[in-house]
Amino acid sequence: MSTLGFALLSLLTRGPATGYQLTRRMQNPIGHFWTANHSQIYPELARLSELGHVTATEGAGPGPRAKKTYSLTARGREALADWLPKPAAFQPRNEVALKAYAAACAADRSRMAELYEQVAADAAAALAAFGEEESTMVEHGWDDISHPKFGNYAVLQLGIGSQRNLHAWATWLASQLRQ
Amino acid sequence: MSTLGFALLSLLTRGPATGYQLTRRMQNPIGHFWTANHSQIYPELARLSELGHVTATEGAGPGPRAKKTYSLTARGREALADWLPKPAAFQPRNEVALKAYAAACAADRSRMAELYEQVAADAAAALAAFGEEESTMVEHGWDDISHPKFGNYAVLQLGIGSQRNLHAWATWLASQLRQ
DNA sequence: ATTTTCATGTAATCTGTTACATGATTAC
DNA sequence: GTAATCATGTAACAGATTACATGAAAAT
Repeated sequence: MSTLGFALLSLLTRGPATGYQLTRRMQNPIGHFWTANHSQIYPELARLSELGHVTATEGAGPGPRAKKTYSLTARGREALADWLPKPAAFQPRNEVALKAYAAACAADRSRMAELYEQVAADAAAALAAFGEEESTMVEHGWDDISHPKFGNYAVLQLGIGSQRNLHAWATWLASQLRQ
Repeated sequence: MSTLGFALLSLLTRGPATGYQLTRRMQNPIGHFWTANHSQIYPELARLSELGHVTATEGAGPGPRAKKTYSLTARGREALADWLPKPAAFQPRNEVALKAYAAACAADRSRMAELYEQVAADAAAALAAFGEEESTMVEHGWDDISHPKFGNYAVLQLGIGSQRNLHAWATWLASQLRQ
């Protein structure tokens, strides 16, 4: 079982969905911390189905193929419960940080400053969007641990913190590069 | 050219090195944001060499094969300078965040709390180590933008911010899960 | 009329991890 | 003597991206 498999099981705790819907559902809010394309999701759902972690109910689709709605099975829930408390692997891939390593010895420092000013601007935009999402979530009571969508709120909180940190750092780095 | 190729060019701005040394050099500080094994690094160095971005000087090695010391060429420096200011791709892979999405609906919340308490403890340990590294860097003047190792300092700063954010978030999440 | 959304799949390619394979020197 | 460090490679596998392929319904 790959991490993607568990990601899909996690998404299915929010209710049954088609592969297409899971592709959308993954974008917000966990898309800030995990992504997958439909080309990766469809074969993985087939594997989960073979393992008995999900079941599919077929119906008429809009295109040439049948539409399959997947649901979590008891076995799937068990597999997820087993995986969740295990220590998580950390696989860092952050190009923005990587570029900072060589930024100061770059030929054109002012262009590097522009890059980090853009990073800061993007972070500010993300924070504005997150702030609105947060308000909506609080209104709906998702900030309560007993609400089934508390996880969405928790992930958003990490996103807010990460973007705030990124904003401060990129602003600092850009100002250093402007000197 | 893959991101790894540019990562290796970035590492070589600190001076010539063997594949083995690059494997070590990558661990600190950029290992917090980008990693690669030697099995990935050796073939990539061969590719960079074919492209003329690096040159290798061979010498007697400790094992059965010759030891190759790689240096950045003018073309390599150009390729790096070209890549650096371009907007960076963001490929998120964060299992800790992913697990939070399903944490609240997990069967055993107190085990999930333990997971995030451990995350917080690890972050605290990382922060302690980073603090010492930061002091050493400041003593050596790496916090000055004109120092060739300013990039190491900049990456460490992002690391400190990230761990601080992770610590605060994991502590909060654990306390929520304990309720 | 054209684009977007819904909906599912496969193929080719690229990237990354784990395991296999060798062997000298240095530290404990 | 045993383990760690230095040093370089390949092979097999797993994971992820991009491109190819089809087609209805709804929105612009």
